[in-house]
Amino acid sequence: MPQEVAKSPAEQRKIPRQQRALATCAAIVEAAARILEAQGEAALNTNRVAEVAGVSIGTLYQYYPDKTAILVALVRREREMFLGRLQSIPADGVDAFDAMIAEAISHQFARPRLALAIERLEPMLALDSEAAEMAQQIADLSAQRLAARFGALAPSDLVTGVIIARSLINAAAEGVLPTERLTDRVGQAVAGYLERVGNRSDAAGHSALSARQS
Amino acid sequence: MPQEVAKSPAEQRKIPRQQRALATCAAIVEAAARILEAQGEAALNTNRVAEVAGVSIGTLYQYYPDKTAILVALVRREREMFLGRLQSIPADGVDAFDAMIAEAISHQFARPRLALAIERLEPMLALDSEAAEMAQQIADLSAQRLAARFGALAPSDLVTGVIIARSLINAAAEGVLPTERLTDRVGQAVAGYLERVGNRSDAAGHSALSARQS
DNA sequence: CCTATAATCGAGCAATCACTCGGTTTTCCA
DNA sequence: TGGAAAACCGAGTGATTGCTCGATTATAGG
Repeated sequence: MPQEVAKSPAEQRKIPRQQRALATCAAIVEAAARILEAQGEAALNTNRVAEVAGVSIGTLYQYYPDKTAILVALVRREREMFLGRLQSIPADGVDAFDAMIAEAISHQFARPRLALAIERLEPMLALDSEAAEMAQQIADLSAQRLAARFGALAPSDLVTGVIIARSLINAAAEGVLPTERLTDRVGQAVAGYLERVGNRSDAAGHSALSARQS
Repeated sequence: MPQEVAKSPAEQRKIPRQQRALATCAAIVEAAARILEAQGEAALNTNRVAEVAGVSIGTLYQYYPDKTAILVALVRREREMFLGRLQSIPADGVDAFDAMIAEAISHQFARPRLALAIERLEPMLALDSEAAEMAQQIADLSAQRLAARFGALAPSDLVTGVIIARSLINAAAEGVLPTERLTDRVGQAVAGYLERVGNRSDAAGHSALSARQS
């Protein structure tokens, strides 16, 4: 007896059991991605997704209970890809920090418009528990690498470093900042902050000049 | 003979000539702001805006030709307010830099959810030429104060400083970063980057210790 | 081959929403 | 005070769109 129940009650309607069904699901998600890239969020409706995917609207709703489920699946697909790449970076290399920045840049610039659109969509998506867990993993990994490079720091300072990196990479993807030497720019910005807060002698130093560089 | 033509053909439909009409226009914009704050972008429709504003839908369309015109007016209102505050900061004070950061924080935290919603809406708004000019003024002013504090720098480095500041303030408004000592955090981050790139001896120096402050 | 099940199909429904239009009320001022 | 212009009103319309459902086609296993 085949079980009708998907992982989450409102996430996947029917589990695909044949190859072509799996391909259909992938095509639907990719169609959503392509529409977001080409026409933006406003043009993303389910009829159009089905059309671009080359399936009927009925087929689409066999696998995704509603429009947002498609987007959740897309977010998960992208996050999975990014997390996989991050994890493949050796943790103990001397420049694991730079490698991580480079990886983030490479991910963002692979499909810049898609990455930007997803980032805009995310907050109003009520993400999957699985997707949320991946976000946590990404955050933890980033914090680890930052701590390995800059020493023990307050969690909020680590978060600050990640935010600085993300905002600069995004700005470059939007064309607000030049792409040349972007890795360097991001590295300088993150290091500029973390070395500063790492080096100040406990209580609110004004200008610490001592450097603790490798 | 009253002229029917507004400033821009598709921006303002009819010019309000009486006090109550002006109040109506303001109420409509404020209603949009309140809906954005309370229910978010998805709940923002023209019927609801009219209802919250306490006017009929017909009245709304007397002054705003379409939905986006309301948002454009809202963006302009907020930008105007912010720019006015920025300009009121004395340029020659020793801590004009800190004052500017404090002002940006104060603006963002006055109505955090609104500020966030507007920032999300802006990119797909095809802004008014007037609003665009104000954005330019804000950018120029920020760059001036940054240059006054950190010396002559490449334009892209000044932009980087502004982006760092904005992203950290946004993160705090979203609750991702603590609000305590936020001015300090932002100042450290911006200074961390700008002093770094300002001090390296022209061509990609590794560790420059000389400081050119004040 | 035959049949149960998986997969696909697409016309159409119901709800939402941006926007119009003909008419009424309010304000101004000569 | 009268009348013209300005302001306001809200039921209704047309288009979009998320989603359903009954029917058809493809696949797998016995």
